[in-house]
Amino acid sequence: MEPIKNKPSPVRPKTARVGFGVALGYWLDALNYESPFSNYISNLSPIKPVNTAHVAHGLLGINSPPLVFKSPHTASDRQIYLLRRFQYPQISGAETSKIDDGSKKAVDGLEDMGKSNTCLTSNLIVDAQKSDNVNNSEQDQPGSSSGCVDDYLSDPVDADCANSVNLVNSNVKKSYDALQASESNLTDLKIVESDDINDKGTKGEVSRARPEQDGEDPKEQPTSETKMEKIKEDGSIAKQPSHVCPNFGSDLLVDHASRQQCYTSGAQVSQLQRGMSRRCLQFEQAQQETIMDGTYPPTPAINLFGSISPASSTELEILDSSQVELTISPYKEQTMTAIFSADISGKSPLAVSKPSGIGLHLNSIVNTLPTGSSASKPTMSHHLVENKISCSKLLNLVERVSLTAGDRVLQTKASLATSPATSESFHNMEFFNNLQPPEQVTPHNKRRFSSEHAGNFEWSPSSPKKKRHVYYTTELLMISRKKASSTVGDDCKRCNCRKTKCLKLYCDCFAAGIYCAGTCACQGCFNRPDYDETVLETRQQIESRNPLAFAPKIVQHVTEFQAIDAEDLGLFTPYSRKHKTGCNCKKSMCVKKYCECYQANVGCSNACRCEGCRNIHGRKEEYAMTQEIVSKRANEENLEGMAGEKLRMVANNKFLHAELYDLRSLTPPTPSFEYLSHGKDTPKSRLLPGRYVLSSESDFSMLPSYAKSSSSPSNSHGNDMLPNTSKTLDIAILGQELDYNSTEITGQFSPQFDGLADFSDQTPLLNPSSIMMASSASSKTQDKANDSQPQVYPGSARLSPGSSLCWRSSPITPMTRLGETKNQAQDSDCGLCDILEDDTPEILKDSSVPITSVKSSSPNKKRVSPPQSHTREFQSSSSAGLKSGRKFILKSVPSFPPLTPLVLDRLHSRKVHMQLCSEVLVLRQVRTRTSYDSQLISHLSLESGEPSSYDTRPFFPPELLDDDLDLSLMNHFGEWESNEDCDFDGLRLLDSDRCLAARGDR
DNA sequence: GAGTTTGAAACT
DNA sequence: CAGTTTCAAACTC
Ligand SMILES: [Zn+2]
Ligand SMILES: [Zn+2]
Ligand SMILES: [Zn+2]
Ligand SMILES: [Zn+2]
Ligand SMILES: [Zn+2]
Ligand SMILES: [Zn+2]
Repeated sequence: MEPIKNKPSPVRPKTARVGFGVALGYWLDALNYESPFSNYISNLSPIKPVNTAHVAHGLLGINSPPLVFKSPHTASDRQIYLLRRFQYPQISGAETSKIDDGSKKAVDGLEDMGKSNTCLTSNLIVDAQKSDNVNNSEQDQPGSSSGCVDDYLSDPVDADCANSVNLVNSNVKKSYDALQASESNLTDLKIVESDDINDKGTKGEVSRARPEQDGEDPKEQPTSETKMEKIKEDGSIAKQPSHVCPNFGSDLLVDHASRQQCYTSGAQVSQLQRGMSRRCLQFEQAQQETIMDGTYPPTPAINLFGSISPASSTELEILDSSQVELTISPYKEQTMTAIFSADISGKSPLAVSKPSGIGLHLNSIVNTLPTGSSASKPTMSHHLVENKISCSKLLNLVERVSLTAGDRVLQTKASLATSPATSESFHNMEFFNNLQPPEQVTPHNKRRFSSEHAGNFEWSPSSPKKKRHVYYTTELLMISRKKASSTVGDDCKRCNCRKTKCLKLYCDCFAAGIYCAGTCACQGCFNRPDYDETVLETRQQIESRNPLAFAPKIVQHVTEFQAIDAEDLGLFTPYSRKHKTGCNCKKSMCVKKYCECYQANVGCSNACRCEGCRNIHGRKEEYAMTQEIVSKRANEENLEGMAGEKLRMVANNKFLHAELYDLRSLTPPTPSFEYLSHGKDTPKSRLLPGRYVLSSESDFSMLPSYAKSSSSPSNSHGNDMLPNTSKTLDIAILGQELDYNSTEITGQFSPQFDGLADFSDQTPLLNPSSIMMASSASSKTQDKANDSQPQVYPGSARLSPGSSLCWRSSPITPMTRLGETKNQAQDSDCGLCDILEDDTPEILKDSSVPITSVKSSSPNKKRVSPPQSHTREFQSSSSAGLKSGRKFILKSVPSFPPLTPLVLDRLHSRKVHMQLCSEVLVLRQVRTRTSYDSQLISHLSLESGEPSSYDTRPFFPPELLDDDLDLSLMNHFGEWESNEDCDFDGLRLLDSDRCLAARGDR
């Protein structure tokens, strides 16, 4: 060990705690057209910083609103409800929360749902319970009225926004609780876990209550801070509690965890503004499970992640996909999270829906992005958090959240860290050395589903104790088909680090921005909530070196002109996702998971330096061709919609490139399809965890401001990304990669969400960020509860803030790809397909639209709902088929925090960009699929900066601005991932050959 | 489960 | 930035 060191004590106890909750966001896809919104729920974030000073810090200090990306999830309506309820309550909240009511409600809803629902419900219930407990101890969550739910439902978005993160968090918690409860019902174990999580999550107080986790030491769990302190004192860290396996634990769990942990810093901060983003990556699964898709296409899966919400005023985020997933089981109904689905997908039919199958790994990981920013500039920095949810197998999702705000706490530290020296110091091994990790335990935690019966779907994992259970259940349900879930257990696991203490990027958990959970088999792990400080510091150091280190690796890339035209935007749809930095495979021919491209289910691109590429998702050579085609089409198709104009505007401004992160991975509705298709899960690919989520570029852009000051690294990434032609957009995809099982996201993000907005109607969409947040929040809780869910680091959140902003922006949903459409039919998998089918272009347009709208309108929080009309128009114009339902909602992101001065300047210069940035547009598309009942919703959110918001956010560094504009778009495809391949292929190839081929391969 | 292979991350 | 080492996952058996 050599830890890094220098840094002072690694271990600090976390202070925090914060309780933030995490916000949960979800997207619901709507299965039904009808409820578009429902789908999405944002998450919650907790935030409330209640307690701690931290919060204050965070808030104050950082302003930047973090963006969080969240992955939208799709959830069934019911699920959504539940979630909302939960959230709302909190929101309304007060703090106290009576979760009970909410929980009950939730529960009820769940029951309604049906088996699948049951699972979810159970989970929810559980959560509620926990919450109760928590409440006692924690109160962060306000528990506001339970009743809230209804309200929430009604206006999710608004409320969310208004309320601010905190509310969200509370909601989340509730939901979380509920989930747990539900789990309990379903599975005994789960409950326990969840409890643990909650405990943990909730600030330390709670933790006690919680049972111990399997592996972990209960002792340690105690509140973070205290623990941390103790540890430090002891000198030995040894105690670190293990975390539980995060498994994917349900998202909810995750959220909780996140919240809790969130970190503290995050929480606190988060509330302020963090944004989180999440992603889910499906990678592999999709492929495998394609079959699944067929079966259930409709399902639910929808996921969506989407999200990102920028949060405008509040950012929030949302939830994790995971949660969503859980909830959902039923297909049609909206599933909460796509992510889960993914996991599940593999197995159960239900799963199918979700994406779980999708190849996603549900694990969502949260990453913070941050780029350097976070540390140094809290404000600016964004972190993305990724959550990995899938438990085992299921899917991996990665989520990242970018938090902006959160970091304040971090900042503080950051200051330390920030200083170059510090960072360096970090490097020092000393630091590491100093850290003495406790032993972790845990490995076994993995859950298995041993049995799961199906009864309802359910499976309970054999060992339910862990948090994940919940997750499992859901998954199980979903997955049931899949093999037994037994495998799942595996998923649960996340890392097996022996020498890095889980503080280097070698660790998937760390890389994904999530805390290790019980499922991890790591040794000497410091990547736990208890050591949050250490984690954050380390992150900062790493970011200082490479701002993009935690940025999503998978991004969508849009060519310039595509971008330019609004339509193009839509067009870009065809966005091709690609690995930001490309792979460097020499021997695997990109046909094995050794290849990150392959693992992420993306084809190789011009960025790849692979030799003998045979990537089934698209060979490197193909990539170029595809792009050309796409571009052509785009041009042809360009519509002039508002979006187009806006885009143009942007372009003019210099919007050369933007990277968008896909939310899909997280959970886009469409994606759900993918999930289905992929069905399998892929559990885990290695992760590409968080990184993937965001495209670095965007991140950069975002970050830069933060980081920028500190360093310019961001630029680089931008460069990398963009390089292509002059202008490209890359979108980070949230969902991608991480498969982690359910990881929990650390709370880091916590932050806030902005509103969750629903996509549907009024609400805008969730911001991914919000989602992320939620997820993160959940994650924390999870941790506490169990490990299952990944917790996001609070700090990370911080980091991201700046970047996060970017992320938030986009959710695009569906990107359509030309090819995809074709394939889609075939592939149920591809979420996109749906959209694509009809008209990809249109979709694109839509997406574009939102953007435009964004600009125009609302700067901050406000959502711009306007879109509808526009969107509608587009839709109509665009696609006949798909469009049916799409709605676009724009949301503006609030700028929570003040932006850094720099930012502002920049902003001014590029109002356009800024606007875009600041505002988040959300598009939802609701569609009916031909085959599927489900609706797809696509969100597109852009963050724009309004002035105010700008302030908060980081934006692009001037430099970047000039040349490039980064937009982060989140797609909520959630499930895409698995399908993605196909989709992408299709898009790229136009030919669809790939898709076919891919399928065949699979 | 042990051992090998692999390519990213870390380090020089 | 290139070259080397380290690392943990992916893969193989
Ligand atoms: Zn690890
Ligand atoms: Zn781990
Ligand atoms: Zn670990
Ligand atoms: Zn490769
Ligand atoms: Zn590649
Ligand atoms: Zn390749």
